[in-house]
Amino acid sequence: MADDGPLKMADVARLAKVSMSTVSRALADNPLIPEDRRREIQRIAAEAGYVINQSARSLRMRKTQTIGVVFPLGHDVGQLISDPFFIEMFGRLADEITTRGYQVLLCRVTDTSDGWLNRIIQSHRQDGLVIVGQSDQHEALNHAAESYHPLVVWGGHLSGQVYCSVGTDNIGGARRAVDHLLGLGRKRIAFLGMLELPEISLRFEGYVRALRAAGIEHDPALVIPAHFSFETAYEAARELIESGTAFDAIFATSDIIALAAIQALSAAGIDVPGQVSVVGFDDIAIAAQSTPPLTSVQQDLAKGARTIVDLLFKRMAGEDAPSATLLPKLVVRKSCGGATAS
Amino acid sequence: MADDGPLKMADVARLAKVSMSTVSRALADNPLIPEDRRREIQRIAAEAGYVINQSARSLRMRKTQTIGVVFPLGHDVGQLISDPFFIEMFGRLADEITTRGYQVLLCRVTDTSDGWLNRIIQSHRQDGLVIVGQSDQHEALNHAAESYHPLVVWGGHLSGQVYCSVGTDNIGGARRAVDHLLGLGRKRIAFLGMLELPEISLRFEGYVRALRAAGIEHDPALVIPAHFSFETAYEAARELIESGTAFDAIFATSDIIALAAIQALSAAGIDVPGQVSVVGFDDIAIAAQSTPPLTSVQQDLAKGARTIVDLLFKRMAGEDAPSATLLPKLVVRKSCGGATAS
DNA sequence: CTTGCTTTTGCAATCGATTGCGTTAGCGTT
DNA sequence: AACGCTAACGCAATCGATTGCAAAAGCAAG
Repeated sequence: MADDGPLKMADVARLAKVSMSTVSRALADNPLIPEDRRREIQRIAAEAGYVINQSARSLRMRKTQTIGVVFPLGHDVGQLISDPFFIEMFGRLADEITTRGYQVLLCRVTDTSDGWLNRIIQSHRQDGLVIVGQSDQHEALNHAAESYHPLVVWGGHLSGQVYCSVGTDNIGGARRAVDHLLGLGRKRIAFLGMLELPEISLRFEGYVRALRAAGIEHDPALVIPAHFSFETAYEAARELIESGTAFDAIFATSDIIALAAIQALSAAGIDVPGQVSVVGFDDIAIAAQSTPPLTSVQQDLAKGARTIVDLLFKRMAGEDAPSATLLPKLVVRKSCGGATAS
Repeated sequence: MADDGPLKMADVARLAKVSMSTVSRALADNPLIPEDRRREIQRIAAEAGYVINQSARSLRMRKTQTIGVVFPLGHDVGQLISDPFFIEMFGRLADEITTRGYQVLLCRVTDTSDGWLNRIIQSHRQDGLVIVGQSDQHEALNHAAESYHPLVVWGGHLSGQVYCSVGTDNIGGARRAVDHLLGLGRKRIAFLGMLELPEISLRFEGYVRALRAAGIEHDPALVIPAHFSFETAYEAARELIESGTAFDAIFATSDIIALAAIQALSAAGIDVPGQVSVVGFDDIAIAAQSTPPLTSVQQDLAKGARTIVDLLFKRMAGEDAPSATLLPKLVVRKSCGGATAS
């Protein structure tokens, strides 16, 4: 059984009475070594409990068998755990990556000072990078993508974008949600979200287009800045209610915001969906469980993660992979008063 | 601005007209180099966009500034994302670890064949290891802990345990839950969970003790094996119901199982909490949102994660840190019919 | 027994940093 | 001017693997 004191390849070489070169090749299943000897050496190494030192291997090979997953938190500093959406995305990505035999390195970026992305890239800790959410770092991403290829971003597709991105059709998703509300006869639809974030501003675009198609010009008083955390969203909703501005529906740009809004509404004695319809975005797990169950624009994260990782591996192999857009689906539940599915 | 072509330390040395040794020391803030020169060199390096190659650094220093977080999935193979509890724990751990300036490496172990833990340890990819859940690997953990110190396990504290663990007082938590049910007048309390897992078997112990203290001997027909996934738990609950065995309460060993049971009960037209009281374990986020809101044994994951990482860093520093137990709290909600808090 | 191939094997350079130890520079004393 | 001492700095070895290249071994044919 495994001795203590970490063995090195040289030790295995001694045990097997061959040179290190031979051990290295045997463990790598290099056909230069005849098959029976290869297996013999592998057996000896395994029995001795030998494991290749990855630091040394990475240095020499210039690769790490690791994918970095980055959450830029330029806006909402604080914790990773805050957003169930991110969490689920991370889980899916981890599945896809480990399935391909790579490790997952979590990079939480809190300091988005100049060059943060370059600092990650040049650290050579990973062979490829997935960035979850553009945050407000569109420029930095564009810059990095020029010289660093194995990089895929989850987020909206923006004009003049160099980097490869995968994301939901935000405009279409928002449009579908707002169209649904309009179809229910709602006319004063509030928009809750942070316009500074690219994905959200695309959703705003869809919101405006849907209204315009219905002959309604959007009312700036109904556009409310709301962060992703439950508490701040609750506050934003409360202020909207207390402002006295009339509204009969809310299009929230995330489910957390929608849930907070519902809570604020019922705290104010306003019935959902009786008086106000609410639609969220993401369709996270809780959405179906809340009271009333939340209508939401569903993003297919399993497919999204698979696509991201597929594209990333293509890029790592030197191929040039284009951005991709996923089609969102409106999942209708009780929170907006409608009955059947989309 | 940053040139392309990854610079090496030698390049920076040339730029600064000093030796590599000096650059290395300057970047490490070594007081051997006078402060003004140190800052000068740091400035030059930053302006050139130089970043230390971590592979090389790790090899030489024999440390990686990385903590590995491992999820042994010996039992329920499949995906990481399945269990909200694991997910939340991971988020908390990641927070604690990154706050201390370390990276987080996710190790999903699917192949628990002989020596899996040794393979991770000897790969030298990380400076310390957090294992989330003992799964059925108690022996392997004990064995590894003998020679590898920077290792902390989330899970139950078992007899004859060598490794350092942090976990809830499972016996006490279960006891409190079952006591509560007994206090409500329930007598036929079913137990849902996988006894093969150490933590669960401890909860079973608490269940038995609570019953015994009330003068009840536990009925094996009420002890139902149930996995962690919603589907299998639902199936298990359904079978219990259809078996015709009489019961008036369920103690589920996880919230997912509890939620599945509630759903199975209401599908069978059984009222919760009218006819059957249900208590879960973990108090995950959804617990408060479900209908009816779920009574559950709360584990303080934030504190748990902090404790784990504290102990791990102590052990990494060579100190000997003992195992720790957290006190669980029963959060009473509508699913068991009780009204006020514990 | 050579010669000419192919198959195996090993030497030694390499990846890019860190650091022990020895050397040089700088300064104050006598 | 010589000496002693400390502060700065650089040489070269080192971490533990991989791999190009050349040498050795094996084998068949002449």
